[in-house]
Amino acid sequence: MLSDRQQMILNAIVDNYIHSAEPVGSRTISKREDIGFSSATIRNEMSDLEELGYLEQPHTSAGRVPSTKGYRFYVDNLIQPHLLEEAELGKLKQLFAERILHAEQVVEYTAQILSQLTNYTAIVLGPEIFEHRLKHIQIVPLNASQAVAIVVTHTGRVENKLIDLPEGIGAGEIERLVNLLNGKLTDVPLWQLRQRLYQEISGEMQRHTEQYEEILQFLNNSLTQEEERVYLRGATKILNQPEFRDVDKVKDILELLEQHDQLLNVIGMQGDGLTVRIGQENQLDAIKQCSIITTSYSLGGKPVGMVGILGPTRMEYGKVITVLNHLAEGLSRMLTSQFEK
Amino acid sequence: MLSDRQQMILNAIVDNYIHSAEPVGSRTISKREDIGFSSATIRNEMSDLEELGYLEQPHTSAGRVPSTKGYRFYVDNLIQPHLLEEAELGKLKQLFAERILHAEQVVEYTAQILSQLTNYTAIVLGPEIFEHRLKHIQIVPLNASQAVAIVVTHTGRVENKLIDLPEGIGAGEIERLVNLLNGKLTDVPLWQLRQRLYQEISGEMQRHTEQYEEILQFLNNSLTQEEERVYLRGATKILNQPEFRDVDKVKDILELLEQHDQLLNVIGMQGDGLTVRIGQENQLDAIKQCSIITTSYSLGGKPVGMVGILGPTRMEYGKVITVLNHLAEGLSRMLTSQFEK
DNA sequence: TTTAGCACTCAATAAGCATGAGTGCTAACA
DNA sequence: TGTTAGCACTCATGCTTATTGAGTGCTAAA
Repeated sequence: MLSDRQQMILNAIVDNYIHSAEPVGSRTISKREDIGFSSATIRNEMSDLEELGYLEQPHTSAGRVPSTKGYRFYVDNLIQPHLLEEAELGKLKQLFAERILHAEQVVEYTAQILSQLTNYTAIVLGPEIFEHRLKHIQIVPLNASQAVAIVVTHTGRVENKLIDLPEGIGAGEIERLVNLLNGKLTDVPLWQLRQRLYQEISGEMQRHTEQYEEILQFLNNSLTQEEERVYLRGATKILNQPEFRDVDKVKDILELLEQHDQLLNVIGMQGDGLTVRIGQENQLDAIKQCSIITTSYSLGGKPVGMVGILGPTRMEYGKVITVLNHLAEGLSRMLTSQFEK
Repeated sequence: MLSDRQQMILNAIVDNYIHSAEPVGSRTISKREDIGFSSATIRNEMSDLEELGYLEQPHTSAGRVPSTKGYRFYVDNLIQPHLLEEAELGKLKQLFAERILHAEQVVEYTAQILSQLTNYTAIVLGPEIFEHRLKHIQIVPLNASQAVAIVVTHTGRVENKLIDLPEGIGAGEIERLVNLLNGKLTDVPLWQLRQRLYQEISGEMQRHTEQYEEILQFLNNSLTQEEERVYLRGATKILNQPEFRDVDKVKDILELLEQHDQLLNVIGMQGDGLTVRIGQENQLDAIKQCSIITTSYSLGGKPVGMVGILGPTRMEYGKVITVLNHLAEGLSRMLTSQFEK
């Protein structure tokens, strides 16, 4: 629907605006090497593009700024593949060269690198591994009344909780219970656990039901409720953006980012592949001036987490998308090789 | 050295400025009920106080603002005991009524409450419990080449790390090693661990030295190197302060707060009791416009961690000090009752 | 010693004006 | 018919100037 020339001009405007943060005028565009038209011609085209909703004018005598629709067209049709520099590629390689790290830790570093490479805020989620299987249960008494219950999954995740011991329970009894649980529940996949717990073990536990209720509940919780872990890095990068030099504009954003439980809503597990949400397209009011780009990473082909970038609508979409793809791919490869062998 | 009247006036000025954030003039002070002098008299006194370095004037025709020295005098001599409201006390009580929480978790909630009650940024450190004793070691193999090593201390702290297994090692061998370690090292206090590790066990390990080196190193690390945990809450509260409505002013502060490893320098384990560092007294440039109030909490009389508040120099010192004292006391009581029985 | 009175200072606000980047439109040109 | 030169017009920005008012310092009288 847009002529080639219109696309070319739109592309030039978005490009320019992304780097200058200033409304761009017709003369600026006509001076570009790849454009062979006078400013007057550009003006006409710009006028048309504005009428079509791809551009906006802050005020009559200012240049044009891309609208949400304009960015959307740019992202969907005009974006050109971005090549990373040597140094950038190096950092990525280095990250995935690390062995001997929990999946969680790799993900944490990923957030760090992501923010460093893009200069935007990185939000990384996961990994939420659905096929968690129980590997080991341990209860370590600390004193007469307290103990730590520990659960290890086959992915190497460790959860622990302080629990109150029933009065007068002996080390032997605890050991018996632990052995029982380990014997019956090892390698049981998560989704069967609740069922198994009550089915197979309730008999043996008839005597103690009341006492061990809490332990069982923890077991159930720590394996059932996937505690999603969100890593946030570079939240303050937004302060470098000229359009956010006003405290009131950033306050809502930073407050949102500060609430970790809200972050899930921000990068929300939407599509599995690459998703770009631009400005007004975002649900949350606080970030209607921002764009969010996310993609998922996977384990054995199954998406288990997300990496995302939050920046101004005037974002370097091309670069961010490239970096995200690299990272998601690297993460997936790493996770898969770690757990699927 | 300051006359009673001077102190009274200084007190009134600081009080007023803390609540208004505007330079305070002589008339404002003379109108206060507790002051029975005309504005002219106040002016003379203010002039003297400025000469003595307790007050500053943003410009000739503005009111006065307390200097760092002025705040210092206020904090050291003039501050009046602050009474907390019912609702505030309730929140504190509720926090410490929780049982069945790791020390770490209580500390985390403490940061939350602290920030909520004061409307400033809360930084909480610790608890760094020096008398860590080893309670249990566990190695859970995940597959042929990887395992999770878990260490539980007598305080209920759980550390874990993914480790590579030497090729061809069997479950039996691992179990033997774990039993050996548990047998020899349980209840060994931290500070003896390194020594014992090499002294008592090196013999048994002669055969495997190379293979188990990594495991031992982790053991050593996770118990020796006290990983200090810092909890930060309400970092964005600073954005509510009128003197920080400028992005450039807050940027350095927020960036500092974002680096968790820097936070130690911010609230740094200085004195054990209540410490107030006002404006220029701070080492870090980024927070020379801020004040930091910290106090320590203890376990059995021995300081093990810190609670702190970061806010503008124009801070409600009285209230913050009261809240901090309450929290430190509550934390200490809780920790002590939890571990010293 | 205190205070009323007054001249003085200076940030903040508003108003007026020039500047210039940018537009839209029209008419001429290829 | 598409392109462009030219020109009038708009409007944010920045500068200058005047006005206001909160606040001071100083002096002289109580």
